Amino acid sequence: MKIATWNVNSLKVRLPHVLDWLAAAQPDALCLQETKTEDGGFPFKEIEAAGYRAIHNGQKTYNGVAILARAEPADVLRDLPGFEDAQKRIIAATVGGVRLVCAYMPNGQAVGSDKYEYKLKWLAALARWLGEEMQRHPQLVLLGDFNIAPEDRDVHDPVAWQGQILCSEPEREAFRKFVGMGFADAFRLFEQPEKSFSWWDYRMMAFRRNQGLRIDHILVSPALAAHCRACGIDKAPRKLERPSDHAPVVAEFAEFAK
DNA sequence: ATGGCTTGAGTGTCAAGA
Repeated sequence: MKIATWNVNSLKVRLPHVLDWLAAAQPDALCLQETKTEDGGFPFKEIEAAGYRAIHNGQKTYNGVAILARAEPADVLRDLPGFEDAQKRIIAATVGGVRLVCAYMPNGQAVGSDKYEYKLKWLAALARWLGEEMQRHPQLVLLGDFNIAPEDRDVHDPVAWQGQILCSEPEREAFRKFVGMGFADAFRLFEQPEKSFSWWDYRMMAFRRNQGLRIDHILVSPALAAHCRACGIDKAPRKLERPSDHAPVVAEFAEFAK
């Protein structure tokens, strides 16, 4: 089983890249963030023609998350239970016996801002609910745009970014809380190249200079970590014309009893 | 130098991203 996450920064603009990537990578499921559209603007027809079912939790202009899957997504959940939130950042479903939680975590804008406080509250609410979700679904994956670079090695310039948004200690603590619940960072289960990143700023030729951050993650529950066979970042779509500023992150699992 | 691109909304130019 192959699953992936990709912040596409507008699905309307990026649909050709997404369809090409589905055809090339052949994932069983692809989780998208920042679709930036309501259901009316969502390309259900094109995605179905590519052989995938799609579920969407949409919003105009900002946010919006979707799961595309070969199999019909079951037990679909939209939004985080127990947390009042107008922003569409969560969609979850069971695909092939695996529970997928697709998340577009808040950016936070600047440490100490109102949006930063919202981010920390949002992360705490997610952790609270995930504890229950892991009891219900031992084969659980939390994947998406975390907007957190968990360690200094996930940052091109750790000195410049120290204490800044995406790297601040409370954000990293929130990431470690997921790990403390038993989740493993699938990417770090395997040997990886140094300076591996999943996002690069559009400005300053940041991609060409590999000035990025690793903020998109696939976290797997203990029951799934045992079956994880590979995890990597596919930089190819970031090299295309009019790319998303994020690259897909992909994890593969050995087949196991459902 | 708090900028530099990109997107959406919308027709001015700004908010937001990370």
